[in-house]
Amino acid sequence: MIEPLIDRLNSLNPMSDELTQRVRSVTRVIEYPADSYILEDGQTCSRACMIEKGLARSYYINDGKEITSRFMDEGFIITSWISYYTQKPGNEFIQAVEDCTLLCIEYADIQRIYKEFPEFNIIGRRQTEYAFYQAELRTQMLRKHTAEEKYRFFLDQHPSLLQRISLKHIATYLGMNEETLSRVRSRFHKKHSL
Amino acid sequence: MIEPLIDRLNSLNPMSDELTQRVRSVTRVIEYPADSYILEDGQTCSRACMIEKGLARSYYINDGKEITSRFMDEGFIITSWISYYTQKPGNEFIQAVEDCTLLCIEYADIQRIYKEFPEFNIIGRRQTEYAFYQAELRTQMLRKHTAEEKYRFFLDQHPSLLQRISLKHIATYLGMNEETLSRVRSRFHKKHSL
DNA sequence: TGAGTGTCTTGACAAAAGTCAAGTGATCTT
DNA sequence: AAGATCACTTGACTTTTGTCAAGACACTCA
Repeated sequence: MIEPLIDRLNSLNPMSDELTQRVRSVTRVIEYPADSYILEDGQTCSRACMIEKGLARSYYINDGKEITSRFMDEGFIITSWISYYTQKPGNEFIQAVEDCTLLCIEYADIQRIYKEFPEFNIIGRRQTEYAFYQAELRTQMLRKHTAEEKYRFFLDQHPSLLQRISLKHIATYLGMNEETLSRVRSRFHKKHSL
Repeated sequence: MIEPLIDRLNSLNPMSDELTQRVRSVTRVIEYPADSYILEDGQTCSRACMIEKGLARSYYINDGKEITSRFMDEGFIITSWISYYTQKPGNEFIQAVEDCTLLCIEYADIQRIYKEFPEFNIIGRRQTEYAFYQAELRTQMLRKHTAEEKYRFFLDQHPSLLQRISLKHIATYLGMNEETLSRVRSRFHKKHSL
């Protein structure tokens, strides 16, 4: 069951049997039903979890409105990055959009493994680099000027997510309101069906 | 002269004398006059450089228009992240805004040191985490809804940069045009001088 | 089954930002 | 010193997006 996580870590840098065993020993499988919270506002993000199955989103509240910061599906590492790295309470919620099965390791365990197995830092570094890379792609979307460009960028990046997420959540992710997204989408699909 | 870089790396994780010596041996001081290019579109970012003195900005071209992705001043690490991590040609320009003195290490040297000194990966990981954290702050700015909110966020984050960067570049960074920024700023300062 | 709820759409209008154009003042150039 | 250029501002107008309101449709659940 926790093989997907082991495979993922191995792909970042091959692990010795000893290290693999150590990682296995601290990994726990946790299930979250749809709509439940994996992390809440004000909590410190004390673990890193890989999504084995399901879909989640992170968001925060600004002026009373939800702003979705990202969507995470199978294979992604769920963490509220700022809170995780600083180990201070964050302002992000992470909510299961569908039923989720997560493979989780506690922050304290990860730190211990960094010390016991210095080469595990290679994996930590590469994972951070990858997460950063993903974040930069999301940021490029936000820098698009028009609502249609943002929508197209999202389509390109996450074609499969469109069916799994409500329009409302996609809209707060793209930085526009629901009505605008609805209009953009209908215009867009008219254009492309001609 | 290269002490600021050594100090910075030590602050991320203390380095042994041997490691410090190794880092010194591969660090080069490079100067760039104002307006010159530190990296150009289509090149692969093959080094990481810390700004010892000066100010630079990175930008890319979208639909013929410059979009400034970030400003970097003293103490910052200059790299075109995506190109650096993937070691593939990127689409970013990095330009000196003022005369710059950089402390540079080649990508290949960094990789060698990662292998020779596994604990150097701790520094690499933490630096990446920090750069990621900075990037998330920039992204929060882009998620602000109105031009005024973006401007205020920029003021809070980089109060000292306002005097050093032209309005035009700040505008492309904030995702609005020059005229809008000019108006926002004049409205804002009228409000706050009453 | 029928009231309630959530999701998405559409319309009319308001607000915000973009575009185009012109103008000022400062600096640079030859 | 005249001309050119650059950085910034301001005005008039257009386009885009947001807001408010209403309606269609599917789904839940008591």
